[in-house]
Amino acid sequence: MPELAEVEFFRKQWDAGLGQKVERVELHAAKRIFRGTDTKALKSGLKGPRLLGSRAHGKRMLFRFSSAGWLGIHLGMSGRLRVERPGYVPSRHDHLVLFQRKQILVLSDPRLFGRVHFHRGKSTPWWWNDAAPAIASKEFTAERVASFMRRRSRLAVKSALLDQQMFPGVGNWMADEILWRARIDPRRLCASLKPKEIRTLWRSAQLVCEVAVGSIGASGGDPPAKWLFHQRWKSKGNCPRDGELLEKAAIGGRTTRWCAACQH
DNA sequence: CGAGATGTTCGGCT
DNA sequence: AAGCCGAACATCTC
Repeated sequence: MPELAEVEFFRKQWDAGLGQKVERVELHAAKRIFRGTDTKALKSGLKGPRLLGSRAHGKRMLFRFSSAGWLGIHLGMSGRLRVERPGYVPSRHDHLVLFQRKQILVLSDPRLFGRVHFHRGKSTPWWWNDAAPAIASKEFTAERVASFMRRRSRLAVKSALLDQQMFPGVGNWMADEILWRARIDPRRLCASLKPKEIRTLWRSAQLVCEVAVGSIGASGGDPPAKWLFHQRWKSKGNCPRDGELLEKAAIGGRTTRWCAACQH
């Protein structure tokens, strides 16, 4: 599930534990999500400290703990964060569980494509600091997008939108949503985009992110009814704009939906 | 039972 | 040689 807006939603789930101590940590150390991570340090570093705050950037989250502990989480394809009541017994896919007195913070991830990092130190860790400018930020300019498109000239624009170094937080459904809104055919090569189209794409990216975070990110609800989002999962979805049957194809290995009638 | 799923990474090819 | 493609990862659901 997790793209920008869903990540924001999941991050807030753990707000329930803000300011409170972690009394016990349970984790499945051998699981893939902990690859490259010192799970012993994670376990001992989080037991005792309080959860002080969190941030999200693109698809990454960073949770800050007292005693200089930093927990980084990427939800991959099927990761989720949630809160359980005291007494909850973790199940098979609950790979990281932080027990607090009033509630239990749970990270579950059946497919294990997610990733967990742990770091101790005064400042934010290296794996957090290399993030590209957020789409919602002033630094995300049309000019940046234009030069990126020039560099990726022979790449399909759909694939370009999935590049986290340029569009942090954009995933498969958001990329399709952005292209649909900008009326651009996802198969077009980046080099073929005219300056005006790049500008439209840039504005669509900003709008889709803003509205998605305001709906899904804020409450876990749905984006506006007229969005492609509601049609793209159906086998026979229709374009919300003109009612035409949507196209479906794999572009860059990812299922892509678009309207041949209004995206050129 | 096979196919596909909202992500990233790696190895190989051009 | 940078950049692109497809496969692999692990599990569940349709």
